[in-house]
Amino acid sequence: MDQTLRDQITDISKLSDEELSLLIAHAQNRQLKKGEILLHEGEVCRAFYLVEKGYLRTYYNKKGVQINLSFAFEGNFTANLKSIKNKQGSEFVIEAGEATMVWVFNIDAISVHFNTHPQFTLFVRRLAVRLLLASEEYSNLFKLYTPAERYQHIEKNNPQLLQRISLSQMASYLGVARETLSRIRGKNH
Amino acid sequence: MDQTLRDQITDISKLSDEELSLLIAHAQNRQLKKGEILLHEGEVCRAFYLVEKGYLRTYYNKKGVQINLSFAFEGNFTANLKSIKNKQGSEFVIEAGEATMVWVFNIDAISVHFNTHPQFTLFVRRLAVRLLLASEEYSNLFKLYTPAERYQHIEKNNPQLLQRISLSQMASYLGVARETLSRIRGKNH
DNA sequence: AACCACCTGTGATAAAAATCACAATCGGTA
DNA sequence: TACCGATTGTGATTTTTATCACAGGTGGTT
Repeated sequence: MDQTLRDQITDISKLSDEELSLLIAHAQNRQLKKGEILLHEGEVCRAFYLVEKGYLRTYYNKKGVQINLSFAFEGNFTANLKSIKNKQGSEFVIEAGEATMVWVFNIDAISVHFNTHPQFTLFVRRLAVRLLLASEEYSNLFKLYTPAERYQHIEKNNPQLLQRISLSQMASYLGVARETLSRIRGKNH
Repeated sequence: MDQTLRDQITDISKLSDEELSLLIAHAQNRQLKKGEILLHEGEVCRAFYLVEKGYLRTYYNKKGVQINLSFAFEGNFTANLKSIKNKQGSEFVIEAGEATMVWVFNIDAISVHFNTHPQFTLFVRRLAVRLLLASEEYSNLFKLYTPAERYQHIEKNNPQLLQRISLSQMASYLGVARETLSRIRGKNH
């Protein structure tokens, strides 16, 4: 039943069966409706999230306009690491893009076991490095490529993203106007 | 003599005196002339670098045009973490922006001690998280701000950068043409 | 001082993208 | 089927930025 959950955790870092069970015992299950917010702006993030069904969208609210920063689909983790690490209010919002089921791993609950289970420390740090490397990869798109090249990069390296989210959401993610992305897409026929 | 070196390391993660000495024993000192390359394109990065004097510039070579990605000044670490982690050739070049003195911490040399000195593992991971969070912070400039806002953000949060590097280097770092940055700067009088 | 390499400012023009406006399409539903 | 809301395509226009060209300026070196 929660075998996939176990697989997704051990994909980050190997844990003993006992440690796995202990970690999972701390995971809380949450059901979110489309548009429901998991982490509010200004709220300190105290957990990382694993998506079981649906997807989570992270965005920045710039004067009422939402700028998409990341998407996490089935089997992927997400969090606001800056907020967690610095214990500061989140600049970003994490919300459900569809009806979504997530596992919530509360950091405080887990950190209680850091001394007795050093593998937990490793797991959390590996997860952080993985999330941050992915974030760096994505953000280099903006430094190194033009809007059209960014779209082609997604087409090539992350095509499932195009199936799951609307053109408008993708335009915000790629940092271009919806109309511009529509024209880019038209050119590539 | 190397008290500042010790301080810069313990700023990342606390180590015992013995561990500090062991770590420092693995650090190699390198002198670089202006323009000398520390990490070549295609080379696998196997170390992290601590700048003692001068500065290191990381850039991406796009069809002969250098696009600046980061600068590390006195007391700061840098590396190509993606290359280290995935053991893949670096897409980026790290070179000295001035006559520069660096401490080179070879990962393989240090990892030998990971089992006997778990604090080394922690140190490396903390360093990685710090570098990646800084990288994320910087890259959000591109998603969230216009060129003029980016420049003002640097003026406010990192003014020493403007003292140390030329307008041309800064323009490449901010992702705008040199002329555009000159005009932005003119407007802010 | 004379020279040179490099950097910066600025005008003119071209290219790219944003914005505005509106028509067309698609799904779900009464 | 007819309606409604959300999404997408597309033309016209404006705004922003890049590109090109060139004129100072600066600092180091001989």
